[in-house]
Amino acid sequence: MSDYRLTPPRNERRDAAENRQRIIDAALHLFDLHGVEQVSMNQIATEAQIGPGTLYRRYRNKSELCQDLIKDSVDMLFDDIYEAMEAHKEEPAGGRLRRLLGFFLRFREKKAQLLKGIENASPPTGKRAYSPIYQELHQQLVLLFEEIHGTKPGGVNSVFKADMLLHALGSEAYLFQRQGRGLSPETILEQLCLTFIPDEAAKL
Amino acid sequence: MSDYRLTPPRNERRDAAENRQRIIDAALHLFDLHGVEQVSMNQIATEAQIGPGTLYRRYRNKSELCQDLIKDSVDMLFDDIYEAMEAHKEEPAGGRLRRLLGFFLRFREKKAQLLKGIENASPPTGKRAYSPIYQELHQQLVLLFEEIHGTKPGGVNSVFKADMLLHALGSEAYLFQRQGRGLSPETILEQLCLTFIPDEAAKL
DNA sequence: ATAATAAGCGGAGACCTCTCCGTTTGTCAA
DNA sequence: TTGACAAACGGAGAGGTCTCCGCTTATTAT
Repeated sequence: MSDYRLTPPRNERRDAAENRQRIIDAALHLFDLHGVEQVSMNQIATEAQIGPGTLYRRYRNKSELCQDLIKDSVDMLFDDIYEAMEAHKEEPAGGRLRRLLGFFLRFREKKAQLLKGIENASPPTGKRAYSPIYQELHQQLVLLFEEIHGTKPGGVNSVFKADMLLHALGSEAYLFQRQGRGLSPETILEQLCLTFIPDEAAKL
Repeated sequence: MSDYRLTPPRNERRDAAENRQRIIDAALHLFDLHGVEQVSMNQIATEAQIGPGTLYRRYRNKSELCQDLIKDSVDMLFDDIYEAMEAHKEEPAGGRLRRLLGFFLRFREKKAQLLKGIENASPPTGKRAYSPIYQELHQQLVLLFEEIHGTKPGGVNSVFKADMLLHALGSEAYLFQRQGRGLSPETILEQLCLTFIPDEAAKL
């Protein structure tokens, strides 16, 4: 499961490259017009003037397509994050974690639709591996939690805690807080910190 | 959204009642045979010898059907939980929370497939209200968290924290820990407690 | 230039969820 | 008993995801 080889093979046939561009253009256009959620793979294929088979050959599902569309923004996000982590490396881990979350939540607000599109995998999704974005985020979270909690055997497992926090950052949980509970991004950030960063580590 | 009026109207027409039973029998049979995930609404309708329209008239989707199938077990679960909460009412809230989670995780292991069926709502699911089980669980969690944290304005919001924990108990998050991370139910329980119960409140 | 070949194409079709609506059928009151 | 009538039925069909497979085409070696 999950090749996630989203880098198009170096030597792409000319017609294939052209179709890839058509797909991307069509998707961006329709997403912009009707919203990611409302647009089906069929519609994209039609708009791109290719057969459904061709579309599915390149992107196994809508999730992969969304991933491709958001890739560059994700790279920029992590550039920002790494830069901020470096710039505040003297700060306690709790503070840096808060910064990281701040960056991500801002990103999540801007890219809400595509992120949701990425996470809506259709039923045959079994063990649900993380998509690259969440993988990379997970890595950083683990690092920070290890700094906060150490690696003592009896304590919280940093990987576990990172998993929990990551779930809280996913579309389903986040949008429920935003829409169902009516919380602002700032409130959510605050509550996430209170929930996942121990009191002692939250001090500036 | 979400009537969740799962109680069949008191005066049910005879043919309707009969069909309801056929549906339930068919579903139980097919679920047992092939697994919840693998069985489609169509197959259930066919097995029950009714039209698709009739099936969908009673259950708006597979999730509702699963809810109906699990209803009695859920009632028993909460009987157990309330009894245990009552029996240990002198114990600190952290301990009672641990007990509650223990009950739920045991239940979740036994009913894994139906629970997953309940949560797999198809795309047109917007604000994703909790199903009754999770609503009731949420209530209890809020109560316990309020006991643990108080209701001071600057602190963690108990509703928020209950939401986070509830997400961690959902199929997606839980099954990922079980299968993706290979954790045992016991380990998960332990980690959940370490993650969501502050150190001071975890003392016996 | 040409032939061989693998990659890419695209549509038919399997199967799904869910809706609409004309027809049938219990139920209840007269 | 018999209508009246709302409730329930069931199937056609819209629209979705995704696969399969015979045909086309770009590429690359000769």
